[in-house]
Amino acid sequence: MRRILVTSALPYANGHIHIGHLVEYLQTDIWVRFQKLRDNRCIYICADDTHGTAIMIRAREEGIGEEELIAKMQKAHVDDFARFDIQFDNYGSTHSSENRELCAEIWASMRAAGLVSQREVSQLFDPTAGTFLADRFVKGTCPKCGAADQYGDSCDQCGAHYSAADLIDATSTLTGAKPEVRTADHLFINIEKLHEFLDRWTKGDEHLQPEIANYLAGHFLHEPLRNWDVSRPAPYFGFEIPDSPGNYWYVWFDAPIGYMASTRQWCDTHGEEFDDWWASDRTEIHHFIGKDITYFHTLFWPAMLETSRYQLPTKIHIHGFLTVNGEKMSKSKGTFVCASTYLEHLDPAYLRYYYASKLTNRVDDLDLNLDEFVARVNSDMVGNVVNLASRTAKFATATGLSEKYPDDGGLFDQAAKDGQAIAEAYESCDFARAIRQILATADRANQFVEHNAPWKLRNDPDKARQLQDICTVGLNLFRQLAVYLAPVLPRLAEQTGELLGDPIEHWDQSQQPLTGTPVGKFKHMMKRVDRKHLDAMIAASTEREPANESAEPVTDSGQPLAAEPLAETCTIDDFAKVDLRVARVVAAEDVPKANKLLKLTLSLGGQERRTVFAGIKTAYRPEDLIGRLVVCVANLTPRKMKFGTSEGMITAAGPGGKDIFLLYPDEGAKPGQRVH
RNA sequence: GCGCCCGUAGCUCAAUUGGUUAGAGCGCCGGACUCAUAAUCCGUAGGUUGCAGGUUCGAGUCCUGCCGGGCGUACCA
Repeated sequence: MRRILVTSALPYANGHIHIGHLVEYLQTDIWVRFQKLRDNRCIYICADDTHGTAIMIRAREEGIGEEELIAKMQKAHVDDFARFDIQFDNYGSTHSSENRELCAEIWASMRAAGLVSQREVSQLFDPTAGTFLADRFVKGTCPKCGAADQYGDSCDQCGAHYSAADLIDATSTLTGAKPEVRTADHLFINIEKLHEFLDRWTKGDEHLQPEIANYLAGHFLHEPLRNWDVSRPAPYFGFEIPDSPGNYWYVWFDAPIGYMASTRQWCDTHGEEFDDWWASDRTEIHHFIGKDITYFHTLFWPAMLETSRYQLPTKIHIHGFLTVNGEKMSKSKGTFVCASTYLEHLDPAYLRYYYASKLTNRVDDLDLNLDEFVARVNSDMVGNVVNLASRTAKFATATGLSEKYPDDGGLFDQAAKDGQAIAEAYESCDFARAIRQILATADRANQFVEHNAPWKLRNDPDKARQLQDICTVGLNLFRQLAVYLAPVLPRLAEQTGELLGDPIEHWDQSQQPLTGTPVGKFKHMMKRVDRKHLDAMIAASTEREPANESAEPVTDSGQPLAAEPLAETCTIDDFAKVDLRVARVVAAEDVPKANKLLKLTLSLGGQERRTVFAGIKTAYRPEDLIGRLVVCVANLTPRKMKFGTSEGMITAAGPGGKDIFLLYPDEGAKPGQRVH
């Protein structure tokens, strides 16, 4: 029996879990469930990553303490994960006493190894926020090519690298303040001293996928490694460094140690020895991460572990990013979908299955194609797999399974044998391959049922025995599928266990057929995906503010309504008398002698034109209106005014003066269309 | 710019690591069937493996150069 410790990257406490995060947590959860099903001793450890400037700033924005913020977010994370059936053995926090102690211990090792040095660093400082600014919090004009709106490290227009202090007209993205250069002492780890070790470790024993080892060799390890800046001056939300008052560990120092801290919590509550898990070569340690945080886990982290004499990772499994319909997730396109939004519309099993069917052990990005999502879930999972139970179970409810497993032409044995290859695919994280093989088994099972036509046998009482045998085969083949799919679809495995009165708990249950047991009444195991629900989810994600915006309730003032109370109710017929139309402003001119009026010419499409005098001069300039669509009252009795006849009104809100807000139709409306 | 990775049927992916005529699923089209959640079964069509060279008895696979895409580039957690 292997002893295996597994982690996923720690989600940052600055935002909610979204479908991109879920690639990793589902991948890890499936792998862990597979190991447990194989009767290995396996624990899944994770935690919230809680430190850093971003948390500090966000807490300030929300007007709450950091600890309150991270507690709130942790609760949300834990809840989202649970609802996706992601089962951690422990979910901790980097802001814990265990983590503080382990950080101190590892830090002391690095000091003792002579790896720590101190150097003065000059950095931009935001005087309004009172904090130093990481490069991503500074924007300005590129000193090389003059492109505006560039971050403090490099220019995405010309590719130039520079120091944030060289940016022209730099501003802080936190407060908009003009940053000033200040200096502070920082602590560095001389990681170059471990260069030889890292060369060896990254290349050896398949700790890394080959493309990652190549990448590190070509990108970092081909030249001396730079010192790693691991401290931040106050104010910083994190742990103060014991032997360097006023300085805090950079969040990437304490985050991976959080893996250990969370394990220690688990050990303390389960009577386990911490060193059995982190200091024993009998334990495998597997980290699952995204490719964006590769060097933290493949260079700094092994360096920290090596120096402090802890066990090095057995393997770091690195996955790519999620794209949706071939593009980056986008808030405006509604493809930036929060876990909680997904759950309002769709069954988590769909996503578990879909990701599994596409995940390999490569670093490639994974695309969530919505059409394909529907097709795969409906035809593979429901039509092919679940349907197998649906079409055989009810013929066997009365009789139960045959006492002796019938001759099935070798189908069960074949599928049992295939279990080996399927297990190897799971083990190597090539879930796509595992799923392909499972589906091939399901195809053979459906062919068998089709060929033996139990629906014909049931009409002939003489063939009851034969019918029972056919269903015994069909249900056993289905049960094998449920075992093989259990890591991906735990609920389906549960339902199958209930149907056949034999809970699915071990991989080996796929190797022996079940006979002579009762068959329960078949209940629907999984619904087909309705495309409408997917579309609704995308629509909900589009309307919503981005996930990491504050989730506080809207607090609009009641003053405008109080200033102008609601009018008497009117009937729909009353309302219909007013003919509101979309119109385009084709001309707009100032009326020199008027204080409030602009003269507008509106087009209602075709040759239809209206001249309207609108009292919006104090809020709008004529040139800004030309070409825009507005909503006008088109059947208003024309009215003579001092400067001419007005043939309608345009609609606007607001008390007047500068506060006038014209109504615009949404994109796509055409002049002349009626507003209902 | 530099580095890593990718490019195979309309879509998503295979191809035993250089070895017969490049295979599946979905989709399309045609047929069968009716137990099942419009499901399942049988069949047809669909390819100059991004382009151009090279190595080899043999190249989707190895090498070189282009073209296109993704990501990273150390302060994004």
